[in-house]
Amino acid sequence: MGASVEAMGVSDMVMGENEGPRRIALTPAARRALEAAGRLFYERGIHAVGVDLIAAEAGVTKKTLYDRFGSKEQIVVEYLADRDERWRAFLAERLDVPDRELPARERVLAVFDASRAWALEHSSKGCSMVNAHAEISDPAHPAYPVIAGQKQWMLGLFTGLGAEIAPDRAEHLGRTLMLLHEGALVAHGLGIFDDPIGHAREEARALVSTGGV
Amino acid sequence: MGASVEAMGVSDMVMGENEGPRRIALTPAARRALEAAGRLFYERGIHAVGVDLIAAEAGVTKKTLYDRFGSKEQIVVEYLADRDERWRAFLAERLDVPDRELPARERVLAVFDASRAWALEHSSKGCSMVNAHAEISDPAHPAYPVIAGQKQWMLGLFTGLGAEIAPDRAEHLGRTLMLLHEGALVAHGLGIFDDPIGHAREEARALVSTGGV
DNA sequence: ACTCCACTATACAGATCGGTATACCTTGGG
DNA sequence: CCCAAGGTATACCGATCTGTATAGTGGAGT
Repeated sequence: MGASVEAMGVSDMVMGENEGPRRIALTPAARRALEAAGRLFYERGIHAVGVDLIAAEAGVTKKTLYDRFGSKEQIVVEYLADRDERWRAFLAERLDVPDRELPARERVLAVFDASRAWALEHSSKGCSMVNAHAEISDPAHPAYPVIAGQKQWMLGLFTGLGAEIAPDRAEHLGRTLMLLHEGALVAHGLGIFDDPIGHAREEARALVSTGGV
Repeated sequence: MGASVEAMGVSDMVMGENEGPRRIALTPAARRALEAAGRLFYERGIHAVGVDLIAAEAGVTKKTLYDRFGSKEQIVVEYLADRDERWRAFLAERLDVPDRELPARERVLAVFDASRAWALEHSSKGCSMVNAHAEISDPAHPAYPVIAGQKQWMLGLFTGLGAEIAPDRAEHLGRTLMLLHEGALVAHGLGIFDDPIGHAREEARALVSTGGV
């Protein structure tokens, strides 16, 4: 594992990954509801947001909400799966540059650059997966695989890049990059200091230029 | 800042820091309530736990809860302040070794060792401050300074240690250690891979042995 | 003896929670 | 022409939410 990722573009990995949940047809009203739910869940927390509020903000009746999604739990799942999907697409745009294969070292930096850009416009309160995990206690919750899957995917991404940089230490390097990245997201969300993702990027640069030793 | 921390023992810094909230006299019933609230808040999330449940778990009436704490909001504040206090004491025991001044490099490692030990017995779901932050949207919430204060204190600790190791790069080194540490706590909470805090410790060791360059 | 104080027990208020039911409107494709 | 699908509007359900009110108990200090 990890090595299998090696030569793939990110967009290849986006496909076929979400075998789990997310089968709901997004009618216009459902799309509006999901947009509102996503915004509210992320900014106020999942338990703090009721379905009445989601319906009101989306300009949709509760009936429609339940016709489309069936339950609040499912709205949560769709929210996380949708956000994950958007993030992966956002990242793919910046990693799979057309007509030019970026070397692995630059792709590592590109991940951090993408995170910084994403954080600035979509993610001022930190990682939605981490935040959702804080509110979900039951491991049997259908959102669990989405959360765990996202983190495993990111770890696989870093490990795959690590394999191109220092094959004998791919796993070690991948994990270190993962820690720096997660730490930077948290630090950004809590405003611990200025531009933590940029700081992590520079540490990552030092790591990959020495081969992760 | 950062340099002022230099020669202090951690226990010195614990004192006089919490000027903010936390003035409540902990009667026996209040102590039981706080213990139950802490356990429930951490494991299930703040909004998912009602005051009735706290009262029931503590073997205390709701009347007593409100006589002691005044509001659920205040229980949350006490929960976080109490946990922060316990963590700092836990850390101080491992940093301020009697009859022997640990060199800064070893104290950095001791922080990660303490975090690993703490995580194993008290913190399987990640950092309570990060998790609480995920549920609190309003920056005017009285728990905000507790959360921000804890992170700033940890950053100050790392920066102070960094100043002893590489005075000209104290801030940079402190921030890098902070990112590794936060990342490790998140990774531990989400179970991304095995023993992330141990991994972060080894990365920290490499960092402080090269002087953080 | 008297009085605080911490506490129990119970009931209730008003709001909001997730979720359901009924009835009606509109639109596009067989 | 019809009818299914997506939608609105509104009312309702039981449960739970934070918070309050009333009444009473037992012990420690003066």
